[in-house]
Amino acid sequence: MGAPNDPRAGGREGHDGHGPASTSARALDGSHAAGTAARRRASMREVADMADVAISSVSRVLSGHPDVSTAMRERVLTAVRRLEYEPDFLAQSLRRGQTLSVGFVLADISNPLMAEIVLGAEAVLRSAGYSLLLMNSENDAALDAQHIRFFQSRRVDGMILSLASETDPATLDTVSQVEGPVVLVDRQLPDHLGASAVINDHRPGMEAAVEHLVDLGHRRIALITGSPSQLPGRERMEAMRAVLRRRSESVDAVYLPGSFSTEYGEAAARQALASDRRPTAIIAGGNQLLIGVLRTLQDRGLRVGTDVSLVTCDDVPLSELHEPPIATIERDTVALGRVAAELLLGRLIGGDEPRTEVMPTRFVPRPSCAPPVS
Amino acid sequence: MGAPNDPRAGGREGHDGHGPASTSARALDGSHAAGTAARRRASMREVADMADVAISSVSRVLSGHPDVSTAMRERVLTAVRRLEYEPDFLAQSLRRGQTLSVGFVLADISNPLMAEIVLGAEAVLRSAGYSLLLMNSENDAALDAQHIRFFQSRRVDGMILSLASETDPATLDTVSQVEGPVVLVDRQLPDHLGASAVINDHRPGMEAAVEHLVDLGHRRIALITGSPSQLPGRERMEAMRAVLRRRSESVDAVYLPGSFSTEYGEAAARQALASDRRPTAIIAGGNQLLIGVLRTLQDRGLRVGTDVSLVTCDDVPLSELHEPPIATIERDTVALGRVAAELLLGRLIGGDEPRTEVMPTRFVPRPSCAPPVS
DNA sequence: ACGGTTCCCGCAATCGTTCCCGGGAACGCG
DNA sequence: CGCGTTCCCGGGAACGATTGCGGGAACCGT
Repeated sequence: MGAPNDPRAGGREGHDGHGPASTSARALDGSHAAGTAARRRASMREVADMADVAISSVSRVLSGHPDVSTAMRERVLTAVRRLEYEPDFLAQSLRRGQTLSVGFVLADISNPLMAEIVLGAEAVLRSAGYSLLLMNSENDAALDAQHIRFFQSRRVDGMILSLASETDPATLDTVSQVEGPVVLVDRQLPDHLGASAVINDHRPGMEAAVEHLVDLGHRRIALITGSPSQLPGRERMEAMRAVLRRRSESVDAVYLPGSFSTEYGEAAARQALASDRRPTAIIAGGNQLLIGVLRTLQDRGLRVGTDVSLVTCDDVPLSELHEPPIATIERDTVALGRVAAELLLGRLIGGDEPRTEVMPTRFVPRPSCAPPVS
Repeated sequence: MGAPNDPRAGGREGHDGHGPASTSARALDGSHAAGTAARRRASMREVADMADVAISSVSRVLSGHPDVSTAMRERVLTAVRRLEYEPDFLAQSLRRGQTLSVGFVLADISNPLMAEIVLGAEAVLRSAGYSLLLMNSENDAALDAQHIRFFQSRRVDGMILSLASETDPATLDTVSQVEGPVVLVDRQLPDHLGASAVINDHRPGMEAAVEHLVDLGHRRIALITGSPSQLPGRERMEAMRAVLRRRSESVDAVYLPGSFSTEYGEAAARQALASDRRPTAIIAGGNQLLIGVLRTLQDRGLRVGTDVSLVTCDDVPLSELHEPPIATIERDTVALGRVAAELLLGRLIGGDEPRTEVMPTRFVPRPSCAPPVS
């Protein structure tokens, strides 16, 4: 569109192999060159003085404005080089009203799932000149809201959110106050909030998984997943229900929505297995839950695949390298982050409207699923 | 000399191309606080006008300056509340010369090791009011340098670095140019660069691991670890050498320093095992390397613990839940990040001197280590 | 009553940019 | 020669805060 936002026009870096010390460009400086650093960065004002032109001219040269003669450009650029001038980002931000930075709120960066999303997002943002601010909400809706406000006060240009709760009123209220564009990651909020979103369609993967288990003969299946106040938890339960509804076999389903923590995975698995008619297959809705489930199974001396069939969500090295390898409902998490960033940039730069992008999920069968022993 | 625009009191009629709606939200308009429309954020100027005091007084009230009467404070605070004023972070940053933000450069956030470090650092920084900017260098020294310069131009107050290389001249040069304090995470640079550091003492863990393997009877041990241009790689090799030197048994050591990627782990393991006198034990120097090693072992049909003993570094769920569980040289990575942030804050706020903090490593034996079959 | 404090408050100068405006110089044309 | 264009450039007002300085008013002591 009309606004090219490239702050660097003449700002060449050129840190060539000159003396590493001081480089105090001005001869009349009079400062102690002995100090290894502490050289205050030059301002546009100083460049203007050295080139003997007006500040505005320096600005024009550097921003590629047409009203600049060749002679002028020469003089300014020479001064810029000699002073090693580079524009002050803060002043530019203040003046232009944009910070070229986006805030990312997520539950916990140490979760590989989130980390990969961040990885994808950061790469895209970086290549567009944006930088990424990160805050962990520790799965606490109150912290979510707090961080969003914090980012807002920091004047980020946009935000990417992976909320702890889609229903918490305080969170919703806070989101609605946000000025810049917002992109949700695998979350859904009411349309009137005007947020973009990149979500996974969790149904195909989950449906295939359930079909697979039923085909193998399982008639009692437990689904341990995250909170129903988050999209993945809801959709997974719905998908499983849908399959069981349309299959003729009568299958006992045990739904155990809770949280995404290892502790909950452990507890939920324990609870499911303690039942008098214990499930012959368990679906764990996330890598953290999987860890908990595996601990419980190990604890009880139950072998994966033979005693209990197991499916997990989101591929991690553990699921592939486990013995036996664990069937997985997988998705491209890095792409999830990438698309989130692209949606955000689209609204930031391209002026796009809020939009929801849907990404696929696939079921990958592995030996952890086998016919139940009867 | 141009048209002198008459200094009419109150008439802030800037010829700055802003929307016509600017600055008109004063006096009579202030009642619609609940408008859903994009309500421009109030400035200190507007607060001052509403309270009918000088801007400087507003600033004094808000910053807790002593020269403020009770009446003044009242009026200002009322206006602040009515306008829902909150200070502009950018303007404050520009004026104060600090951004309350720190940059973190690391190889790859999707590595759980790094992610946990970031988790710890972010929590500490957050509680001090700082925010964290994140950039992935993808293990590329050139990107390291580039990101450091980028952060520098963004005027972060300090930086936390987990460099790809401790020896790359360009990186060193760039680090030496950094104005604010720098904290290294598990890396070491020449003292004259003035960087703080939090590092692990990798020797005790590694020494115990090697001792354990030798005690079990292993006489040919392979160490697959990262680049020797990074502290962990160097120290681990040294530690292993030290143990073998002081033990009377003659042990064949195969050192395979390379990188921390899964691909390298896979290749290095393949190479080690292809040897005519193949090692009976392998030490993998990181969670990514472990994955590669496990893939190769699986590929060759070698069972962990029985055919080949295995030790890994940095505990991850995989090592605990693997069958058999994998012995680990562990350390507290979250604490690593926490301490890094504390070191940085100490220099930022407390005015501390650069310092190096050393954290321990421990060896946790598990069934993946067993006597070699002879 | 008067000099000296103390207590507050406003003025105005920054911080480092961006960008609108007005105007000088050079040029073209009738 | 006068006038309209075009091309550049400098001046200066923002952006939104912080802060040193100066001075008016009240207060105090003698």
